[in-house]
Amino acid sequence: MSLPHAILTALLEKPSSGLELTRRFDRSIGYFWSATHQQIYRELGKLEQAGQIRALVPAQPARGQKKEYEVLPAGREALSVWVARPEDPKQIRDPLLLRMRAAAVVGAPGLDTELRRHLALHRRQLAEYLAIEERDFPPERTAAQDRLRHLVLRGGIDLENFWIGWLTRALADDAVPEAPEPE
Amino acid sequence: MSLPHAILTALLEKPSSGLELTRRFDRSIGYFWSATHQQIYRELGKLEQAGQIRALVPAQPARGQKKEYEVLPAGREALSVWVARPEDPKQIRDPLLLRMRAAAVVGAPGLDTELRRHLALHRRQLAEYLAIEERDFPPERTAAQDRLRHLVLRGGIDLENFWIGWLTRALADDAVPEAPEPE
DNA sequence: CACTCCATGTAAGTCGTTACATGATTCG
DNA sequence: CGAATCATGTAACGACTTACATGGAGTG
Repeated sequence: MSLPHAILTALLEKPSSGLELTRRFDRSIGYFWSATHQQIYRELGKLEQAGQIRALVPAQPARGQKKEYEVLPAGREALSVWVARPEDPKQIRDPLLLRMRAAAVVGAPGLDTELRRHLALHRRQLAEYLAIEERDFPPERTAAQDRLRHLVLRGGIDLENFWIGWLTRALADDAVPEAPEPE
Repeated sequence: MSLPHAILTALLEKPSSGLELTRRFDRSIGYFWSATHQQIYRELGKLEQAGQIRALVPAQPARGQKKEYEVLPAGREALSVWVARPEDPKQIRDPLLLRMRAAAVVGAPGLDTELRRHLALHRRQLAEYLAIEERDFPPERTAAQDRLRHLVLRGGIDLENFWIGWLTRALADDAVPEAPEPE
């Protein structure tokens, strides 16, 4: 039930077309809620049907025509309700942790290589977040909105730091079977 | 594509019936890959069809009859292949972070209460993990299997610590609205 | 024998992924 | 005008969720 609310949030921040939304989901919003353009178009259709958003430039129902959406009062209301509703944290579901557990049973030559690869990916992601932080959240600005968005970004940063720490430790612990040396 | 491999791992650790698997997915395995009993029964059917597991006590195809499954060589092989295959980390997808972002747009009276609730839940989960660590991983035992499984548990522990740290900071930062905000 | 719990399963619907289709626009 | 790119959309499938159905076994 999160995708429609992610879209409403994005549209409130800035009215957009489907493709623009897709692009934004590849950047800021997508850093904590990803979605493909097919999901987005389908959901836009549902939200329009439900009277929570509406398309500007309504005249042309043509196929390749750009359609910009904006949020209606009903949509803003629905989003407010969702934000206020308690929701328990989801169970963890991580394929890498699962693979380690499986490796404890069937063995895993080369798993250390995979861990190093993940470590590099997380370091890159962390660097990207830190660059965004430096660009968007200089120390002096402290509007409430900014602080909330900064907190969300800090969440991403902390998560990457968790992975980097855990992977580093895993590799140092020497518990992970090593890959055969390449020639 | 992770669920069948989670089941194979669980069955290799100990042959079980569907309901026993469900229970184990509520405990150890489920700490990093959760699944409902419907998912598990369906997947058990597929795995049996595919010749990767087989049911013991085969005579009775009765409905309420307990069926114990064990992994066949083909299943073990399939699991080994999966463990060795590279797979990129998934994008973050967290409803709480999304709600915070939405709160930056529509406001969120009482969000701090929700954060405190999450904080308590994560502290409880952490305590549970630490109890398991103390019970299952005393300092002296260092078999390779144990170290891998310990690493996985450390992953869970570190993740809970991430949430506790982030939530604590969020509450301390005073960026989270405690009362309705005008727009 | 009614009740409860154990155990397996069906059904329906939503969400997410992958592949592909089609019209509109721009630019050499 | 031909090709690339922009933009929206269809189709199909698999994963996940929720609600419910059915049979078996033990117990008062």
